Amino acid sequence: MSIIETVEAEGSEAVSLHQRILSDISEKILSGAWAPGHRIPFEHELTAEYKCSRMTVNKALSQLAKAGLIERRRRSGSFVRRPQSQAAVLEIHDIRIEVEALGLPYRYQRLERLQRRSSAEDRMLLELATSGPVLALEGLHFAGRRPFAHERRLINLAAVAEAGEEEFLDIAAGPWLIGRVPWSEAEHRIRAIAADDHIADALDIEPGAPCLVVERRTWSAEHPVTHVRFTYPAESHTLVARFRPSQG
Amino acid sequence: MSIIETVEAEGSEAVSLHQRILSDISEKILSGAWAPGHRIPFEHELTAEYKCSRMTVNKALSQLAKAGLIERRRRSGSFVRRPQSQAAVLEIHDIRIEVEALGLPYRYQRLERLQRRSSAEDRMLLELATSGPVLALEGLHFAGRRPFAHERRLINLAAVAEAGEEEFLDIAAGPWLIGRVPWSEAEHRIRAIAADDHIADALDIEPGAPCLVVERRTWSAEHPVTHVRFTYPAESHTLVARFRPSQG
DNA sequence: ATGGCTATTATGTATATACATATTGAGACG
DNA sequence: CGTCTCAATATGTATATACATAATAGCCAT
Repeated sequence: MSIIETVEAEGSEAVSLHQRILSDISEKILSGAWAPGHRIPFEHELTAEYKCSRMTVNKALSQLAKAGLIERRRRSGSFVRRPQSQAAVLEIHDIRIEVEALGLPYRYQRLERLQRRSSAEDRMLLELATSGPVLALEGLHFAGRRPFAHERRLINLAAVAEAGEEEFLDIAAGPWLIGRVPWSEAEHRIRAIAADDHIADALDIEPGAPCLVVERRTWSAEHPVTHVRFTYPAESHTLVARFRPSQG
Repeated sequence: MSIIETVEAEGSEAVSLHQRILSDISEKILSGAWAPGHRIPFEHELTAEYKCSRMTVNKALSQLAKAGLIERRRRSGSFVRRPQSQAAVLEIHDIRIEVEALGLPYRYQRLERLQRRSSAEDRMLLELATSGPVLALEGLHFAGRRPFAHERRLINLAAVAEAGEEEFLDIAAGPWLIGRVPWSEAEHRIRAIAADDHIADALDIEPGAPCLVVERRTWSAEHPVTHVRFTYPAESHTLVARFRPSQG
């Protein structure tokens, strides 16, 4: 009897063998058919099963290993890993996109613009070692007539000198920076706060009302570029993060 | 002359060629040396530069393409992509781990446990099509003597029948579920709320105080498994998400 | 028994090769 | 002048092969 009959599963539209091996195995793991700790077949066994070379199998398994689904041990084989910590991919979009996705007209309005030597607080926010020129901005993002988010931003002018010439009157610094400065790393901090008087006034909500705060620090090739703090009124905003075990 | 001189660059600790190509190119892109739109050298050029086979170069470039740093076009070459939307990886740990990382003793305490047929609300939360048995749990996570987080959970007993036999008196359902049920997909929603009387009472904070809410829905092989809502007092909790352009 | 040596085994990395496929550019032709 | 065809080109996928490396199992000598 033939071990495999290359069954052309209905609906299979010319996926590569490599993809097929990958999804077959992911499926077995995620469905629970192969529990954590289970030893998955050796490369040479899969080679026989899929009638392909070891390189092809190896590529698929290496990918699964990098994705964290399996763990490979020399001489012993490959094993299904137990889920570690929940890792979710959080997409943080441009606020304009978010607002327009709601079908509302978007507008940005600058509240303040200040160029100065970095204060101690600035340096802490930017994780800057030495003092230097920074640009401090404050502005509001509107969805229709209502304030959608408040933005408070610091830009390290040592890293982005051209920003010093920009007014940022009705364009937000975010989109301006993207495309101009390649960013290599970013850190987000997400938390809840009670609106202080200043924020409450800007967002037209009650002082003390809960707000979602997203802070982002961005580096480009080791240099701090910008620190920004978005404050959203609680009702207006939910962040959605999805986890789907990576595979191909 | 020798075709290859295996130059052991100082500080290079036996990384594979593949890794070296990968990090070289990432570095060029992330430092801005190669701006978005820039055409990176053809495979055969890199082959010459690194004195290696096309397969090795190809593997590295394919990986960069999957990571989203470059875009590959047949006949035209490979190009640096412009940054799309900010995607951050959010790690959501077990609460016990978080608490213990703070150096505080951890404790879980059940507040309520109720087994019932799913209500309309339950079905909405679980995204369940048909009615069936569910387990509703409510509990508190303590850091030392202070409440650290409030948990409200629904478990779909059709998917995890054994959960019906568990009391969950002093162990949280999260760790119990992990390891028992392989989960293939999860969705997180993060937002800020004002504490209602019930939450305020449980967490020992003022009604109306801002809280961070993390909701998670989990599926295993298409079947809804559980929906959980964690509520953290604002002071106690900040989510940190990091983006680092994936590479090897 | 205990320690150390060796052969075996599975994975890790790289090569040369082959053919498929999408896209483009140039030249032929109406 | 448009468009049609064909060859050239860069990437996509797969193969067979080779040698390196890490871990283990078994054996042997002390």
